[in-house]
Amino acid sequence: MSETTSKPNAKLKLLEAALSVIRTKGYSATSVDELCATAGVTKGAFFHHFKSKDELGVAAADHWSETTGAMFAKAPYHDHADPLDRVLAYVAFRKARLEGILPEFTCVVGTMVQETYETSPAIRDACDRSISGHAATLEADIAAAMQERNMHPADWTPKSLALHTQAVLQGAFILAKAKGSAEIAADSIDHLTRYLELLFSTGKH
Amino acid sequence: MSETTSKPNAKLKLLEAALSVIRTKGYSATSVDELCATAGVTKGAFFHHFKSKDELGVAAADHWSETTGAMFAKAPYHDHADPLDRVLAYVAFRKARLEGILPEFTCVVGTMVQETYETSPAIRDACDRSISGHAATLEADIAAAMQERNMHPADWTPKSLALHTQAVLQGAFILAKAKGSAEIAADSIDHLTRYLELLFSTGKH
DNA sequence: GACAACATACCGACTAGTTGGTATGTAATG
DNA sequence: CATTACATACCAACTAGTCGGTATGTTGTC
Repeated sequence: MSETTSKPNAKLKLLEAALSVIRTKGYSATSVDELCATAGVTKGAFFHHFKSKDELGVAAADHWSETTGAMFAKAPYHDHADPLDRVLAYVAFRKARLEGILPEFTCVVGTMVQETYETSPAIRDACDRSISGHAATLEADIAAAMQERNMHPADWTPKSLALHTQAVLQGAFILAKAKGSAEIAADSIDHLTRYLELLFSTGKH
Repeated sequence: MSETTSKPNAKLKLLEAALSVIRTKGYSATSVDELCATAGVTKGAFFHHFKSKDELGVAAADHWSETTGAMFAKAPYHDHADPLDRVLAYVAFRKARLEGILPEFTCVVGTMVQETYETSPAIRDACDRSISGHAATLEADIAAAMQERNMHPADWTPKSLALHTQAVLQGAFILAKAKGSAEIAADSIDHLTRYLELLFSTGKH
């Protein structure tokens, strides 16, 4: 509570700084010095908490998983009684978050993995964990919606559909960055919603 | 103002090197020295042809547009008589290209724009030109397919659907990089095909 | 409860190497 | 002879990472 008796918050400040800086300029272009300056800590603190820049990359991805995971867990889209409604509400929730400036709603791990998938297996794995873990939270609802409609598709699974939603979101972010506007991302998310509605309306009746 | 003269050997070699190196490690992590080494030229040659690294980034994106543009223009998916078949064949063509190692089939401009959209407007614009220009080649076929079926949707356009296909592809690349395998990208492209089929099978009501 | 022994959190100057970029040269071509 | 197309040498700024040091706990012993 006092300013001098600081809890071990340098690590947290560095992780928060990492998320915000990496989201705007990418992982490689983010220097340790800039991270320290943004977090308001020194280099000594940085290398006390992280053995290397790559280790911070992994920790940042994990931190991202935790904070966004908690955020999505608390989100209201889970409240719908029907599982398909929950999935559609999730997508609508993602669309609604496309407000404010670009770096604030895009995905850190999607950005990071593009730069590190060949050069840092540890970071790549952490990004995969984050994306796949988040996608997994949709699987149960998708499976339930399929079961309700007695759907047994031969060519796709709840998992592949859950991952597809993430692919659309990640792709929408890229287009939004290229165009400098979230509008196109919203359109793409609308197409995803339309796909889900069509897919689940073809049921057996 | 034509540049197809003499033997711009070093310039072309640098552009080819840029595409291959940037695709694997990203734009920021790619140094001018490494580019020169890969291309087999010296730094003098680099800065003779490009005023800065950023200018090479723009030129690389443009070069990417040209080479892939020519490649897609010649591809056999245009041969189908029905416009919807052409669109579906395009998507199938993209899926078929998911062979070999990851850096060989992913998209340079999708990678580059994530790192530069906030720091280099010129590169971002070049990437946007590349993606949007490629998407535009699909618009006519989509529009024709819609007209054949007398479709007049209130909430989407040929353009937004064309861009959506690109979003799915870009997102599929990200997932493939995260997972270290193209399998998931193929699944996502299958979902895109399914969407197109459902969308155009609903015809008029 | 006094005090030593140790641990954690952090500081910031320093280094060895890399970065994008420049200045100046030369060999070929037209 | 002028322009183009490179090559070589070099630099100031920046890079990730190191290292000796300090301030503040925490824990065990008597």
